[in-house]
Amino acid sequence: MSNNTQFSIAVHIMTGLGYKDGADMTSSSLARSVNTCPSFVRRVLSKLSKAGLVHTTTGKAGACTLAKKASEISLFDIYEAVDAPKAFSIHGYDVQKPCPVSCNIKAALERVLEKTQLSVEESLKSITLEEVVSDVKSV
Amino acid sequence: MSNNTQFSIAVHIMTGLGYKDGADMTSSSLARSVNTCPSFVRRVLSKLSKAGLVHTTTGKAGACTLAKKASEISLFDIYEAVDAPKAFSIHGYDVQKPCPVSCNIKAALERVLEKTQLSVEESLKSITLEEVVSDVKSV
DNA sequence: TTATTCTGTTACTAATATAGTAACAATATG
DNA sequence: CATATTGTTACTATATTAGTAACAGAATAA
Repeated sequence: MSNNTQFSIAVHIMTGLGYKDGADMTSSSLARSVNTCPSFVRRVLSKLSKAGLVHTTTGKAGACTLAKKASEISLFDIYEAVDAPKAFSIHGYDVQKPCPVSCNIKAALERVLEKTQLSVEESLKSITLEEVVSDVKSV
Repeated sequence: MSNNTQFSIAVHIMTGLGYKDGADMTSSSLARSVNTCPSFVRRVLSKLSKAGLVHTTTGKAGACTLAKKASEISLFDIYEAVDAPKAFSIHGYDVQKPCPVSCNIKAALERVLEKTQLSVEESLKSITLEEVVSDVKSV
């Protein structure tokens, strides 16, 4: 498996919750859909819950539902909630003092990659969970 | 160090080559700037060379230079050359047959994330190596 | 020709990040 | 009180990435 999959797992979970709108889902049933263990799903659910995207209840009849309408949740909300990594990150090598490139490259990269990161975020903001749910239902 | 740094290392190397326009640089001098070993730099240089972005010569006086003007190289060219990972990748869990979400989520994610990937690529295409070099020089 | 010094490549090790699992306290239900 | 859930922690396994060393092939210069 490659990198950054936590985001796609979170979208999978949210789509599962949105698919049966309002129906209670447990970490076990979601884990069956994703094909992983309930514990792993709960770790993701916990983040989504803290971000106010899902509502969870503990106890015997504990379950999860979407905290908002799928049309009011963007993929950017999910992206932020799970704290997924940036599109690009800058290398962490120490600066080599006498070299002007070494001294300035990180700041230059930051300025430039900020644009790219913003374009990613704009793109994610423009896609709602509802779109993904409908797409899954339409097949 | 986090993920995706290979791209930033490649940009660092290319900026080093562009900084002293036309001057010969070796993998050793570039490695000193980045702060890593020459072997690692050569691996990246090799990819950049195959992509036609740098020109290398072997032998005793071997060295590297940019193969084009910095103004004719975009960060997207570098991104492609080093085969950096996509902005988002989709999880690789097996499909759980009876679950419609599990069966369709990957295709839905692909359709949706293609938009995001394109916006990243457009953004990288709009930034030239020359801009990064000037930024480094201007400090 | 011979020694030198580069690149290009391979093979390997170390470090890091991520996924996967198990366990259990806290909680709510019936 | 027995049960079934979340939330969290601690830990292990796996995959990815960085780092290093070694060496063949190539070009230069003595």
